[in-house]
Amino acid sequence: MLIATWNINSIRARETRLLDWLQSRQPDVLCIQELKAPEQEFPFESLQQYGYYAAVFGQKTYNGVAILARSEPEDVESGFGDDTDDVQARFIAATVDGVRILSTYVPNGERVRSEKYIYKINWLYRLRTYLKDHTLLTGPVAICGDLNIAPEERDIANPDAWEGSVLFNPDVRAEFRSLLSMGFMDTFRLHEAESGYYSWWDYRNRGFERNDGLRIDHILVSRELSPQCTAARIDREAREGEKPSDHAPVLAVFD
DNA sequence: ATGGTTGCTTAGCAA
Repeated sequence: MLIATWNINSIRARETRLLDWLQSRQPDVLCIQELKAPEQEFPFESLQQYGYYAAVFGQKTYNGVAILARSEPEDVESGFGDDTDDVQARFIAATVDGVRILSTYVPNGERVRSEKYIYKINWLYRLRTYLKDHTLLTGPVAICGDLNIAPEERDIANPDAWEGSVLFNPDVRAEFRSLLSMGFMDTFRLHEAESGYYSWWDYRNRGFERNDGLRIDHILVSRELSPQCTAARIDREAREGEKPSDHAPVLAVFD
């Protein structure tokens, strides 16, 4: 089973790229983030022609998440359902082939101590609460998505420049570790210990050409799944060429 | 410290 996650930065701007990528990589599951479109504008028909079902939680202009799968997603849940009045579409869950799949778009946070940053930290707390309340600490579970956290120095080309930012600071590192302490494993680090592997490169400083990036997109899996993870990688190739997303897809293979 | 680029939406926000 091949599980992947990709912040595509607009489903409409990236539809052709997405379809081409699905055809070449043939994942069983692809979690996508930043649709930047409501569900009515989601290309269900073309995805169906490529052999994929879709569970979609859309939103006009911002955010938006989905789970694409070759088998039909079951028990779809959009949002945390935690009686906050949150309107941001950043979370969808579904069961595919017996695995509970979570497609998450963690808030960026803008800058530390900003209102958006407080929302980010609180959102991560709500995610952990969701995991506990939905008995996702046991069983096969995969937390996939743009977590907007670089876990360690080796996940950043220039860690000194990023220390203290919303993507890399003691608070968000602790948030990431608390997911690990709940039993989840970072699939990429099960197979690769070296630095130099990133999933996001800022458009603004032409970071990709210099491989000046951060590893902020992740596939975290539960204790039940992690022993079956036989490979993990980042598809840097998908960041190349004309009009790429600023993120690359992250993949994990399971027996 | 600021701004650089991209996408959505059409001047400004978000990343």
